[in-house]
Amino acid sequence: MASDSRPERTRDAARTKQRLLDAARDEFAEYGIAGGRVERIAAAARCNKALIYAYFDSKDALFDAAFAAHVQAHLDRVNFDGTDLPAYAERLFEIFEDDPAVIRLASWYRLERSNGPGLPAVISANQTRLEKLRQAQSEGTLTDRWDATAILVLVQSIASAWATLNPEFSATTAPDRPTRRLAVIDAVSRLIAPD
Amino acid sequence: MASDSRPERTRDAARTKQRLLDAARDEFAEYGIAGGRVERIAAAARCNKALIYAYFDSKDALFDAAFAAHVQAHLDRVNFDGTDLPAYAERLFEIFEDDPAVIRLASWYRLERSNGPGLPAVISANQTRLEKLRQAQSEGTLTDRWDATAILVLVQSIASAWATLNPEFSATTAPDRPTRRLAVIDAVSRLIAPD
DNA sequence: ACCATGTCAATAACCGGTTAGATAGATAGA
DNA sequence: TCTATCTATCTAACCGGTTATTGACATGGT
Repeated sequence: MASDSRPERTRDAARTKQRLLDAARDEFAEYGIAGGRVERIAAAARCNKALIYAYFDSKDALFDAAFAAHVQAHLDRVNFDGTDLPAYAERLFEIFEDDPAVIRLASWYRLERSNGPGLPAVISANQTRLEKLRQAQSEGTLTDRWDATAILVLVQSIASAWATLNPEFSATTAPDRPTRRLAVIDAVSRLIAPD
Repeated sequence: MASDSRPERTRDAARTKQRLLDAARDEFAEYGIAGGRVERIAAAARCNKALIYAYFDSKDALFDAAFAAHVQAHLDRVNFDGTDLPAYAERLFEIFEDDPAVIRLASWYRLERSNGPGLPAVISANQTRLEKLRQAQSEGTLTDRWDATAILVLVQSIASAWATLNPEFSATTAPDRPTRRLAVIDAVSRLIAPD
């Protein structure tokens, strides 16, 4: 959001593009693609609406660019480790808690862009993870009561459990963050614990 | 969708209202609130757009009505059982697999209607479930390593794990439905298994 | 001067919501 | 039974505001 700190009066396309990406991320995280307004994005980026169509081709393309950039940033951070899934789940949990926008963006993406080829970065990241899990299984350091895909899906689902709560749950008293984190770590540990 | 099977030429407000609710459910499940078009809903219900505003007040209210009706139907079906959580998760899983619209509607609801009071039916259903879980815990028939809220959240998250996959996962070969169901049941069983 | 960078203003389409009126069926009086 | 009346149900046409998108123009840097 606040990616430019200096007065920076000079024209700088790269910087402007980044401001647009940041503004688009916030706008789309809040309202989704259909609900997001390019007018608001341009205003938040302190530039003209037409620039969006100069730098990106369309509203959809802008969403894709913003989403890809955001996902890439987090992909670098999670640092998947097939030999320590509880720690992986914990890092995922921390990301979702620190940055609620990422789960909302991913949800919008799933709902509004379910067609399309999918992000290459995510696809290759998934494949790498599945390979690591299968290797750990063949080495005997990871349970093979489920196949690798199921394990990855279950772990990620548990890690994001608290981030995808129904609005109805907020009313009830939810545990505090340390308790939630522990629940995630424990759940994954039990899931993959050897018999 | 096909709730009226007979020619049914006569005017029937209840039936028309139901057609609108069904059409709204399909439209909103596909496109969400912001992306849903009342024109399409009216066309699918074979009636005029203005009728929507006669029977319901607004697009948002129509979504709420359609969502509440759909949720209520499934609430009656799940039949929560605090003493057999794997079976509960299995029933949830079957619902999500049989009717993908329910998970999409719930996602839209969470994203686009996160404010608002929440559905009373869901709130009271949650409270009832939490009470049942707490009672099972106090009776010693359910683990108390987590509090009831965490257990419910984790179980529901696991049950919906396969229904909330990223589009990128569809590319990879996902297990078949019986395998997915077993993974859900086993995961919940392990989660709540006594030490 | 020249090009990248950015602004301005217009436009065509669209969308949620409204209004006045038509039509079918029920009701009641004779 | 026949018909005038009434009401719920439904429709066609329209409106004001909003939206994404574009082409012509300005400006700054080098």
